[in-house]
Amino acid sequence: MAEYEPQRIEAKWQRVWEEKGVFRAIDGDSGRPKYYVLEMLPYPSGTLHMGHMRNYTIGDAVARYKRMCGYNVLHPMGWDAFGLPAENAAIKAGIHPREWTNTNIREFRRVLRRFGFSYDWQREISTCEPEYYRWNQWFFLRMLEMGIAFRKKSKVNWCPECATVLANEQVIDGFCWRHETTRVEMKELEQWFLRITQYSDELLADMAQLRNGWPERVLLMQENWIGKSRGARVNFSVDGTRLGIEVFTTRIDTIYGASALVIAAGHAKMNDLLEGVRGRAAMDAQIKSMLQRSTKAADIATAEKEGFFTGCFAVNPFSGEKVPVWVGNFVLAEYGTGAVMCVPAHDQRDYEFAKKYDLAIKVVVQPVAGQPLRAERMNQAYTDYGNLVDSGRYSQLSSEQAIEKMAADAESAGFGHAETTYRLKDWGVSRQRYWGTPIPVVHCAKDGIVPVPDEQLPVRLPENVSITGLGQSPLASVPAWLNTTCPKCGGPARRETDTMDTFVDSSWYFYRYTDPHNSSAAFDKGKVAYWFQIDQYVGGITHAILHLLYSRFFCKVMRDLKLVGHDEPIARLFTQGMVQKGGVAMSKSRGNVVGAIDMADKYGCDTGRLYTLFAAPPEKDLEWSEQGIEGSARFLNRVFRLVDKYGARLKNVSLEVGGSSDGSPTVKEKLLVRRLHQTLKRVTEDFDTRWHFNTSIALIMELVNELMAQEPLDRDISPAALKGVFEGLVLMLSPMAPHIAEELWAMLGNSDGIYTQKWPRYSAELAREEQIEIPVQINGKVRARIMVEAGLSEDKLKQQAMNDPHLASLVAGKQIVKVVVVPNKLVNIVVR
RNA sequence: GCGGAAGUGGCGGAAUUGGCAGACGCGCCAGCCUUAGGAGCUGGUGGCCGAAAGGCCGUAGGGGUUCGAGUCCCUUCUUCCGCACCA
Repeated sequence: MAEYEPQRIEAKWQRVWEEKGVFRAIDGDSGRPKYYVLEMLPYPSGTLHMGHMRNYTIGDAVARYKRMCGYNVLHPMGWDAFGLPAENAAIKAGIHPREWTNTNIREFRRVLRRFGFSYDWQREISTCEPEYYRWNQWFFLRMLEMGIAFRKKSKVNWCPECATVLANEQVIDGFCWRHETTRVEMKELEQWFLRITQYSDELLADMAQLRNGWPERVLLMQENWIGKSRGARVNFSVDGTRLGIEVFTTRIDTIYGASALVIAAGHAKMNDLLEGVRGRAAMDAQIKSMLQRSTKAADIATAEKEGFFTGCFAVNPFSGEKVPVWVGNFVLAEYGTGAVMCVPAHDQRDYEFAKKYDLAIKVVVQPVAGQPLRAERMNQAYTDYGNLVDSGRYSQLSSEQAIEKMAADAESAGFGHAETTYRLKDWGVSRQRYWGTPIPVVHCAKDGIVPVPDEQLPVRLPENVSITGLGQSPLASVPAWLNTTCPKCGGPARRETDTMDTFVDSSWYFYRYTDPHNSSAAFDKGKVAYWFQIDQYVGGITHAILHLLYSRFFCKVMRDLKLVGHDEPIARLFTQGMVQKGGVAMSKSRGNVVGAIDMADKYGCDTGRLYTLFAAPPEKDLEWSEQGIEGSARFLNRVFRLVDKYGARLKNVSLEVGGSSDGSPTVKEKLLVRRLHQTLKRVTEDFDTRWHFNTSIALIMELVNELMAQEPLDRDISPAALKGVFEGLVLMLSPMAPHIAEELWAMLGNSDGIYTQKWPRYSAELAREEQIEIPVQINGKVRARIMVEAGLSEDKLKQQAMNDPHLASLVAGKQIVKVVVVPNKLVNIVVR
C-alpha cells in the first residue's frame, strides 16, 4: 500500500512538466483560441505567504482549466524589481540594491516553482534589468514628443522619510503610503509629469467597455478618483480694485443667494487682495495657521468651519450686489479655482459657515412640491434642484434651465463660462532616488533639456553609487555618470538625476510578456495583437486606482502611438480577497504571516492550494485556519488511499472516460456514473461562470463520499465503469491540486500525463436521475415526500401527489383551493 | 457626509432562475479499531417541546408582495471597504 507523500510527488511532476515544456505559450498559434491570464506581478521583498499564494492559485487553476479546454494559454510571471525597499536595504545593510533584489527574486522564484504554478518561465521579466527599463525610457521619450511628458515647477508631496516626491495617489490621508506615521510635506520643485489628465474624459468614457468584466466597485473608485464635475466659472470683481476672483460652482442657479465669497488660505491672489488692508498682520497669522493645519483628510472633513472677513467686498456679476470676501478653512486651494461663492440656503457647508459667522441666509430655490422654504425656519441647507425665486430675470426658471441659461449669459457677458473640472491631477513621476529607471534627458547650458536619442538607450544606472538616503538624488553624486555631452551641440551637459516612479514599470509590463526578449522594440505589434487584450487579470483590490488607472492611461498612449489596436488592456479583472490571520491581512510587519514554504513542507502545496480555494469564494477575505487546512489534507489523503486501493485492479483496463460499461449496468454503476456526470456538470459551470472553487471542491468531496459509501468497489461494478469514475474525478481535481492529480492519473495506468488531457465533457443523458424525490407542501409547509419518475408532467405529478395515501389523509376534510405544481421541483397544495 | 459591499448554526461557508434553509468542511459528541494516536472508520450535531412519531420556531430587526421569500419591495439597525469640506 502506497502512501501519499506530497513533497516527493510534487517534485517529480514539476520535473516532468519542466522537461516537456507543457506550459509554454505559442505565439500566434492559429489552431487554438488564445487565452491570456495574468496575476499581478509581485514586488520581490519579504517572504511569500499564503496571501500571495491565493492570488497565484486562482490564476493557476484558471490557466490549467483553460489549457484543458483547448486554449493556447499565456500565463507568465515576472518581478516588479525597482523600488524603495531595495534602496533602504542598501542604506541599512550596505548591500547593493541589485544584489538585494536579485537575492529576493531567486527566493520568490524558488517558492513559486515549489508550488508548481503553470507559468511559462521562458517569458519571465524583471523590471530592473536594462533590457526592460530601456523601454520605459523609450516610452518616456515618445511621451516627451507628444507633449504628454512635461516638466513644471510645482508644489509636490514630499516624504521626508523616503526623501523623495510622491504621487497624489501615494499620499494617504496626508501621510506617506509607505510610512503611516510620516506626514507628507509640500515642497516646490521642478518635476517631471505625465499628462494623464489629457485622457480624463476617455478614461471615464471607456469604463463602458469594462462594465461587464471589471468589478463594479473598482470602476466606481476610478470614477470618483477622476472626479469629473460639470459647472461654471464666474468672475467676481473685487470692489475698488482691478482684481477679479473666479469661483467654480456646480450650482450657478443659486448665485443670487450668495452672501459671501470664500477663498482658500492658499489662494494665489491672497497677497494682492490683502495689499494695504487694515489688520493685515493678524490675517497673515491666521492664514499661516490654516495652511499648517491641512493634514489628515478625515480630520479636515469633520473639523469646525473657520474663517475671517478680509475687509474686502466683491461684486456679484449677476445681481450687482456687494458681498464680503472671507477666507475659509473649508475651501481647497487645489480644487476648482480655490474660491467659492457662499450660498448658505443651498449648500450645507455654506450653511454651517453662515450660522457661525452670522452671514445672511437667502432662499433662491424653492422645492417643486411641498411647503415653501423660509430662511428663518431652516435648520439645514436645501440642496436639491427646484424653481428659482428672487433671482432677477431668472426667477421661475427650473434649476436645470437656469444652470444652462446663466452659464451662457455669463459667457456672452464675458464674466464666466461653463466648465468641467476634474479631481484627477497629472501624474508626477520624478523620484529623487537611485533604484529606478533613469529619466532619459540631459540638461545642457546651451540647449536646455535635450532628450537622449533612441540609439543611446538604455541610459544605464551606474552600479557604483553610495546610497545614504540623505539629500539629493544619489545619481547626482556620480560625476562619471552625471557629466556627459549634449546630444544636440556636443557641449558639456549633465544627466537628469531623477528616476521614474516604479508605477511606470508596471503600467505596461504585461505587453512585454508577449515578446520578452525583443531587443529592437518594446514588443512586436503582431504579437501584442495576437495576445491582447488580457482575458483575465487577477489581483488585489489595493491597486484599484494606482496601477489599474496608470495601466489604462499607458494603453491609450500606446494606442495613439499606433503600437496597439485596443483602447483598454484588460478585458476582465478579478479582485480576490485577502488572506487574514487574526482578522487582519497577512503582512510581515504585523508578524502574522503563514509562510508558503512552511505550508508546502508541512502539507504539500496541493493541500495549501486546495485549502485556499475551498475555505471561501475567491472574492471574499479568508481567515486562515490551521484546522481548516488539516481538513483539506485529510481529503487528499482519502482520495489517494481510495485510488491506491483499487488502482492496481484498474491499471490495465481500457475505457472511454466516464463511459458506461457494455450490457446492462448494475445499480451501483448507474449511481456512480450518474454522480460523476452531475458533479462534472456543476464543476464545469463553476469554472466557466462563477469561479466558486469552494463549491466545486465541495461537490468533488461529495463524489468521493459517495464512492466510499458504495464500497466495496470491486463488487457489483465493472472495472471499466469504476475507472471511468475515478478518472473523471482526478481530471476535475487537476486544476486545483495538479500534482496529486498527475500521480493518481498515473496510478490508474495512464502513461501520458494529465497535461495531455482534455477537460472531460459531461453527458446530460448520464447525469439524469431516473427517480426523484418531490417534496409536497400543504400551505407552503413540507408535509411529505414522494418518489416519482423524473420528468413527469405537471398533471401526472399532481395526480401522484393527490393519490398518496399519507397526503390524502392530511388533506381529508379540507377544501382544496389550489394546487401549485412545479415539475421536477415540488407540489404545493393550498387548503382552507 | 457621499458611494459601495455585506449580515445565514459554535466556526468557514452552501442554497446558481422566487421552490426541501444549513450542502461541503472545521469543531464538538458517541462508538469502532489500535500497544498508542494530533492516524483511520461509523453514526450524530440550528433552537425549543416530545420517550418516539412528530410538532413549533428559525437566514440582523420590523413591515409588504406571493400558493411559496435567505432570495423581490419598503424600512430600521450593524459591520466592513472606498472617497471625503470636490464647491
